[in-house]
Amino acid sequence: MARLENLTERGYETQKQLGNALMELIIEKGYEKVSIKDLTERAGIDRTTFYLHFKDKDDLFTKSQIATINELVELRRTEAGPKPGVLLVFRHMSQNAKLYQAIFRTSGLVPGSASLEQYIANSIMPLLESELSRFGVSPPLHMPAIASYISGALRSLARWWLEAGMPQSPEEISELFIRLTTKGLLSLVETR
Amino acid sequence: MARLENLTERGYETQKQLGNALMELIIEKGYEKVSIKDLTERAGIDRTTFYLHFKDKDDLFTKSQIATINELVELRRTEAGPKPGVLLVFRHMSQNAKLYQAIFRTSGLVPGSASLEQYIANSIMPLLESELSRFGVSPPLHMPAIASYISGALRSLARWWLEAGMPQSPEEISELFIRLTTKGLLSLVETR
DNA sequence: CTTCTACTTGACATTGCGTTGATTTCATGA
DNA sequence: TCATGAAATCAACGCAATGTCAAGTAGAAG
Repeated sequence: MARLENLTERGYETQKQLGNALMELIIEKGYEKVSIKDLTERAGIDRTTFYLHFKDKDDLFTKSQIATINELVELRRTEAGPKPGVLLVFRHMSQNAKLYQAIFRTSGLVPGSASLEQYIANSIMPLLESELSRFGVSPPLHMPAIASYISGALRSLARWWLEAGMPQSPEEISELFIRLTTKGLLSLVETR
Repeated sequence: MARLENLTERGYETQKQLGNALMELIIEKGYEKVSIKDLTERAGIDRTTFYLHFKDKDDLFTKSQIATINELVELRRTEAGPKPGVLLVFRHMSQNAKLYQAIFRTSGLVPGSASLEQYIANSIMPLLESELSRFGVSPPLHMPAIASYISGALRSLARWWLEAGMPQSPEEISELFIRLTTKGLLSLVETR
């Protein structure tokens, strides 16, 4: 988890431990079954200390997601170039597998939080438009429908990939994704 | 909600009311924020009565999902034919919008429950194989990855469609889905 | 009218939540 | 090295939701 605020090293450490504990427990028993008590016991930290840092469970989870998004945004800003954006996303996922798994398992669960899901969906629309303009075409109708389709597909493919233990490289899986998205299923069967 | 057990008309009625109340409240405030008290007050039923019918909130939700799946399975069994399976799914969603919305918002939230998500994902694999064999091709590599991709796309598109108030007909939206899935994005821009 | 099922009422122990005030640990820089 | 302030602990509190139970009531079917 990326740094959330300006804190001493000690304070930062406990926040990190709480974040890690939450992700582990989400994977083990599901978001809503995780109590603050579970969380702080796992992290080896007093329950009251939790409330010094976070308002509640949602708060911790939301902030963890935001920290992750910021990391990803930064990555895409600095490593911009000919590489497709999707590849960077899969790379980042492979490096933060536990966290992304926890996020995927909870889906749009935490209400009103700026979720990673949301971020991906929002990122796809302009990205889609710019890609399409390279083909000299204006965006098709049903744009939001298509953006939903694609972001859902990405989320689900990524989730499968992580939970299966990443049997393909980030390059291979993003290549598969791009292919399915642009040319569809038929492109796969034709080439065999 | 379809009938769950053999009950008198009266008993069935309260189960239906509890199911409806849960779906409404999920949409309003999110699954985990719904208390049994909320639920029974909304349904106009005493809190203890809830426990006569269901073990807990997860139990009610799971049984509602199973009932829905059974309905859908039955629909596909009886209305089999030249119609694509996806169209039947979208039709059923349009007729049970509130319930499907509630399900989509909770995603894989309720652990260990036979979820609709799971059902869709599982249904897609054999369906995919049979469709592909009509083209005379054997299933491609990465089959589970592709099944994840497609079921995630379907889920996300359907969710968007329901929450946007179903601006397209079931026919149109399933046509869009099939097109994106088989031929990809490029097929859309080429034809304009 | 009786009988069975479904529902209500009121009460209870238990658990987790979120907060408070007093105290202790710990790093650090004067 | 020791004083200072930030971070963590400890004990205790009221509150709300959970799940359960025993006793009593309403309603439908024979």
